[in-house]
Amino acid sequence: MLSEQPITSADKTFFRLRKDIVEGQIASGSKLSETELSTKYQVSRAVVREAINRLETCNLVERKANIGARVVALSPQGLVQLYQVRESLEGMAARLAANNMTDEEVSGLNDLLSSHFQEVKQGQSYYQEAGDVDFHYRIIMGSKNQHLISMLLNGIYHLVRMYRVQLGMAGPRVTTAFDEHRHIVQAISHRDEELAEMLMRRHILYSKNNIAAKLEGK
Amino acid sequence: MLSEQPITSADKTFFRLRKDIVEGQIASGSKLSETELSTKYQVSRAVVREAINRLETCNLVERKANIGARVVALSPQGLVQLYQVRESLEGMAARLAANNMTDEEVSGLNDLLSSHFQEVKQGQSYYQEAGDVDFHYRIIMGSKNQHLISMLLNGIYHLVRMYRVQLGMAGPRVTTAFDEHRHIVQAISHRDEELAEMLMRRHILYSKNNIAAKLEGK
DNA sequence: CGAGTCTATATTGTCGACACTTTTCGAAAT
DNA sequence: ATTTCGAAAAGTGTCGACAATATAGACTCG
Repeated sequence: MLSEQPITSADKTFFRLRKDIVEGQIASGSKLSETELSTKYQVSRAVVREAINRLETCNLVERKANIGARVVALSPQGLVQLYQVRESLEGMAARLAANNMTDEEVSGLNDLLSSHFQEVKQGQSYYQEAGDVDFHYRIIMGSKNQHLISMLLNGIYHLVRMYRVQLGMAGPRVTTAFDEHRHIVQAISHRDEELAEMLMRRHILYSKNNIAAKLEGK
Repeated sequence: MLSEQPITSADKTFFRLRKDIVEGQIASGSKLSETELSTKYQVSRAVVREAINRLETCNLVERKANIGARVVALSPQGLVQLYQVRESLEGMAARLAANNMTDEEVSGLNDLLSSHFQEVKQGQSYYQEAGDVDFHYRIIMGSKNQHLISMLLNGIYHLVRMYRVQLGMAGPRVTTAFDEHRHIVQAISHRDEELAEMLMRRHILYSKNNIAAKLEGK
């Protein structure tokens, strides 16, 4: 679906590393040793370096010259800042999507919603994460703004996932989130830009509060 | 001021390439040959590759596996999309800056404005570009949001400069832009978030219209 | 005993060579 | 003359080795 097909060895290494970081197999804040990773993954250091460069573009690691790369540290204030920009950008995406999505894309979004409804009704809440990502993904793509798409998908989305996964956000908030999704799609169907933006911003704000509450409770 | 001090050879190559691209010495749309650049700049291909990777992060070049990198092509619709996100992000930056800048930073901003006024009064409009960049830079930094700062400074600012430079935006619109700057600073001084955001968005919208007009006339 | 310095070690930065892919160009067949 | 195939050329991807820098530890001096 996201059509991220690995071609080169650096691609594969990048995807493996990204997965390990997002899912916490490589601890946040830990150092990424080029030599260590090259022996672990059986590739040259040049490949690992390329992969780390791309991880830096994703904001998943931070590199310093002559010192090395570290996985980003997760923090409450980092979460707040991340969701501040996410709210603004995805709100904008919803507004643009209300304008720029084709009728076919809108009806496809409605179909997606229906299938989610079936799954939720049958209690398959474990599908929620992938479905949620897909929902947001389609609206982001629907904005048809290349810079916005790049910033969200390359720049912050994997970091958002990292927060969600590592704070154990698997499954809750299914039903209310579903209703929020439904209203957003309605607004887009009616080509109501302002409402679509407002509902999306609110949706993401709720999501942030939900995560922040978990983060407090820890 | 921007404290971009080159450390490694890759840094220097990156800065040189970025300058050449932004200022048009390397034509937009042209191919970047690794071997060619490595002989031209007297560095190894690994260094050039690293530099090109960073240029890709800046959205100044596009890379494809096994094919190579090309300088981005400038287009009217690209400009529109770029300024759409810029308006949203810098509007947000102004809003956050109204909240998060210290009193010292605000007074520093006022000082900057005064010195611009002196220069404008003396007809030194050629300083406008650097001054404009500095003005926006301070407000972006004043947001204190690391993701927002990174997206604007690493993600789109050099591309904005590329459009401006290559379309010959050196100097016009000085006096009106100065007034717009002044009003934005007033709003920030009064800690009026909403007004600051609105004025900044409008300021950038005007700027876009100005550039688009030049682009039409060509 | 602590602070500072110097050496040894480990890690990152850079390089040139080789492997693989893409493109180019010419020859052959229709 | 046009199309197709294949070999040569050019370019990117990957590798291991060396150079430069940072870190850790021992040693000296106060």
